Amino acid sequence: MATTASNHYNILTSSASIVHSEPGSMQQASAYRDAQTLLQSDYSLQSNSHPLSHAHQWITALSHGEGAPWSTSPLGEQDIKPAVQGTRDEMHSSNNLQHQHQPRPPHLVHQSHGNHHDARAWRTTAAHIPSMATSNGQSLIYSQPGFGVNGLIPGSGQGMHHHNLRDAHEDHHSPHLSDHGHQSSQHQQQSHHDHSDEDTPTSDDLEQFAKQFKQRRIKLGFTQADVGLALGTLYGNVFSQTTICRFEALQLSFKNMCKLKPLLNKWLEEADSTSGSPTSLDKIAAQGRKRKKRTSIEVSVKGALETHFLKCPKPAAAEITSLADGLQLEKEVVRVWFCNRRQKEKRMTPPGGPLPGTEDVYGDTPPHHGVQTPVQ
DNA sequence: ATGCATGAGGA
DNA sequence: CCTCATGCATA
Repeated sequence: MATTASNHYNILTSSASIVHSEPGSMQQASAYRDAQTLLQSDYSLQSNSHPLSHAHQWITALSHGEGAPWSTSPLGEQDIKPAVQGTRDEMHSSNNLQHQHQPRPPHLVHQSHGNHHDARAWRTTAAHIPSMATSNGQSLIYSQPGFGVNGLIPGSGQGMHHHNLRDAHEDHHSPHLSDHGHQSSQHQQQSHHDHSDEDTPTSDDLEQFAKQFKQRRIKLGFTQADVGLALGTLYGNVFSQTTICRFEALQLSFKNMCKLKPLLNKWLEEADSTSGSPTSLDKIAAQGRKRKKRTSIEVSVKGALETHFLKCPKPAAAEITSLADGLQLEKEVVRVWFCNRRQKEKRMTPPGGPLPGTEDVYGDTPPHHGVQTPVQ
């Protein structure tokens, strides 16, 4: 299967107008796009040191710098559709990934620009964020008098059930920032809060929610694709099987997880109450887009890329070019590979796999629950 | 379940 | 060019 895209990709980036006869499908593209600016802004420092363990720390800084990130929690809304968005801060740490060796001394986070490192790491989190952890329990689903007005049809039985345990590993967690440490405890949510998930969930919350979500979903007989589609009929935001899958597997960024949670929660309520009363289900045809044939990169080449990645996660254009040249790949392919690789690094469930004995090298192995999806 | 890809939005 | 949210196509 060497379908190495051996050529052309169509001109697609330049033409500003793509007209496919699909009125409905376009709206989503621009409509809720804006909502994606919820919070988060971070860039973790790459700590490359081990060939393959290498820390993935999600020090997701949720703050912008001065505001009280959590108190005003921008997300957690139930309808974050066209969120207003506005401030988003995204500094890149650009040049700090060159200190190979010694990932990050436990006592300091090299990192500069800073201000926001209120890092709340993915899983470890709740530890130093007392108020959040406790206040929002995880009452996932509060039933409400939903009506069966949506089309929730567990039509396909589909047998997806092979599990492969890929990463099951712990993670070292937050580098606990050195600077601060006191300021993180005084925030308080303002004055609302009734539901438990009105505010920003903790990573543990998400983890549990995802877990339960999946369970319920399966119990109800829905496939991930069904859910994605239902979300479209319910709220107008269609999602693919991929996204639902990634949500369940916690393979999205923290911010993204937060954004989707309320939606999925709603769906659960609906599905729950209407379990039995099917309705019509819209079929939203996928748009026909000319997509470049997926390049299949050989394993050996992937290995080479990995190696480079560990060495330098963000190669400069020139470097990419030469690298691509050496590997006989299109530059674009290599560039995209790096982008994707970086993204992967930022997910909740880190790439790399359950490397044995490589976690606590950094100083701590949190005593908490063994997360990691046992995956269906 | 995941790998590679597209695109909006931001410097 | 990057990041980030998403998804087609695939393994």
